[in-house]
Amino acid sequence: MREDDGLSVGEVSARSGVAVSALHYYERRGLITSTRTVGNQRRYPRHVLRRLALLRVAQRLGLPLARVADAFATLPADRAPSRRDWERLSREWRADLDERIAALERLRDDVTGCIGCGCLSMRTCRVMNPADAAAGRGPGSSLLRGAED
Amino acid sequence: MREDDGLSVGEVSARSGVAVSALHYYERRGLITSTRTVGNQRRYPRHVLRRLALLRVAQRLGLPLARVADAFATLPADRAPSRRDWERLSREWRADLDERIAALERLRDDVTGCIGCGCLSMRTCRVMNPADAAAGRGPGSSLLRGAED
DNA sequence: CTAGGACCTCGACGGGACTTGAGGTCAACG
DNA sequence: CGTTGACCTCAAGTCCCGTCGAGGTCCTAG
Repeated sequence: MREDDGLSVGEVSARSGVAVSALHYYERRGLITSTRTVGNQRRYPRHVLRRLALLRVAQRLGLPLARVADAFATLPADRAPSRRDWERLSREWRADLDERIAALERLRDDVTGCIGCGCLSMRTCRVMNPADAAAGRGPGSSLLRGAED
Repeated sequence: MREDDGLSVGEVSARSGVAVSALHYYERRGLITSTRTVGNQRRYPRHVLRRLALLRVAQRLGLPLARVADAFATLPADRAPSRRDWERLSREWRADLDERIAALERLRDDVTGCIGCGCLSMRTCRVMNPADAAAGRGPGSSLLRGAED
């Protein structure tokens, strides 16, 4: 099997825990690249494992593959990402995460303030009437103006 | 149009801000119900608006419709959900949200602790090797054991 | 009587991230 | 020589949450 150097899909799959089908998919999406043997089999450079590790982190963070692809486009293609690369990406991704956490916290606070409140009148409640809709007053703002039921 | 009482889809859509197609969809999914006029048109009880308000909240919280359906199954079918109902659901949903926030915070802390760390050795790093994989040591645990590249 | 608007059903499409399956190739082993 | 086993491609399917369109019905107004 070692006709060439580089890892086969099967090896990469075993070592990374990523399914072969997913590797094919990532390659189609341009997230990883491979060369081919004379028999048309993929051979991956070892640092593909590093990329896959980054990819897994990004996914745990909830980032879409498109965003990961953007990030990967800034990495050197021919060698493993360096510590500085990882540092840069992780900072960037963490900022993203921070934002999402903050948004969820705001939402939680709204809900908390709303538990057992007079929400059933559903006019002033911030949970029922999200901030973004509170700006204008055209159709779409007080969406629930029939809801006093 | 007022052949029967109850709201038509168009009215519900206008008052709730939910597209007609979505109302049809929710009905197929069993989230809301309607009666029909002799001409086979839907008529909704007014408290459907209350349900839709709850539904919107749940969606803002990021809950899947299946979970909303479960919750709705615990609501009275024939009348509007009471304040106690709303209180119960909002508490439940908030707990869910709290959990997700906590998980994201743990993740953020891991990433923060990892920025610029020796992650490139990728063995002990908590971001690279999620907690749930740290338990066993069979295939699947130290997934990146080939990653020292 | 006819045009319009609101409604009906059913089936297909979109995007994200894959998986599954069918059908075929390549290389080594006995 | 034949049979594994790992690999290949391409198309289609899955899940979620709807949206869109075609083709048809119903009711009311002009």
